[in-house]
Amino acid sequence: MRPAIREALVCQLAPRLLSWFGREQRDLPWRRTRDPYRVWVSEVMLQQTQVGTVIPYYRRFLRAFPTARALAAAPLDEVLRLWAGLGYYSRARNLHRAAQVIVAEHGGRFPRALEAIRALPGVGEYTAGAIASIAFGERVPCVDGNVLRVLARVHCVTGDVRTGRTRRRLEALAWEAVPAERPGDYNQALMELGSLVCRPTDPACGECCLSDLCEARRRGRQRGVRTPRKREGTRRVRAVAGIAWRRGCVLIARRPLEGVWGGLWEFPNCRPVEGETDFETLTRLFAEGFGLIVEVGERLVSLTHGIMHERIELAAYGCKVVDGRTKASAHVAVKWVRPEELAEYALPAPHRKLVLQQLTPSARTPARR
DNA sequence: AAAACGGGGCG
DNA sequence: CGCCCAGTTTT
Repeated sequence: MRPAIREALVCQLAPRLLSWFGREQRDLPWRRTRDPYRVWVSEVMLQQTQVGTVIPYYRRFLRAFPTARALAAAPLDEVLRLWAGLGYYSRARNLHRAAQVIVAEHGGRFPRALEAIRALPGVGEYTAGAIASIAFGERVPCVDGNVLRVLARVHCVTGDVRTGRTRRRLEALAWEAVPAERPGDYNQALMELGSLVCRPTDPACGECCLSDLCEARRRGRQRGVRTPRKREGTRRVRAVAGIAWRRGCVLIARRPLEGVWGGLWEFPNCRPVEGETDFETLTRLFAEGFGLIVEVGERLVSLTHGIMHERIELAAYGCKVVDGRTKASAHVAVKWVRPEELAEYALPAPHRKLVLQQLTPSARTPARR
């Protein structure tokens, strides 16, 4: 494309997008505020998580922690509890740490400078741009997957958007196009268009406010901008969990802060060793990991949970404790709690499913043998 | 059941 | 810069 033509195109983007956004934007809780703290919380929650899932979490989180100071003062356990089920728990840990940085280094006021925002734990280039433009009206872009796709199509950039050259080119185009007026609305419009209209597959060009400007569409190359990543297939793995009962309480254990599901609570579980029965696995797990002799009862439920390249098939069994003193080894804490208290603990999604299916009042208590 | 998706952190 | 993390959604 000739520079003059590209410049004309770039100038058209903002008015088109702003007008479309004014008509079509969804009414979302975080669009009713410019409080940088709230914008930040919403942006972090929205990383890798859908709008519909985020809304109730956002409301609860802000009710519990209305300011950065409140968040900084809360125990991490409480923060994780309100995050439980959203996944990607390092986001919650970073949010908590960053709130403490805001209190310690910025007097509790959210920093305004892009560099200072960018320096907060868990805030990368994208999130910093989103906060700076939406909350502070700075003329900076925020480049997420949606934005990359829309810009790649509009300018018909067909290279792999994840490689350095193409990525830098698209970022340069993103910088150029941000308007001085309402940069935050413009950025949100671009992302909203990417998620609602200029979708990865089957883009709805017929209802796109940019379709007559879109170079990919002009050339019939809308699909050409996608460059799927090669990835090895997911493998299936089994895991067994034991819901151990003692005097009306069940045993949960807290994982170390580092690693997968850091700081979260879970039912004792592990992957069976080759050739071992579930019965043997659980007997060994409780003896070695928790100092308990248990009688393994009936299988309660099995469910699947995907993480990384693995599809975990989790089978849960009820267990009755017959002897032993509870201790932790791989965990940082263990606790016996009444089933109705489980809601007060941060459990990862698959263990929450176990609670819902087995331990809520409507579910039966496990048979004992 | 498999594949696609994607911000941030880190080496 | 490129890989890894920890999931959900789409096909």
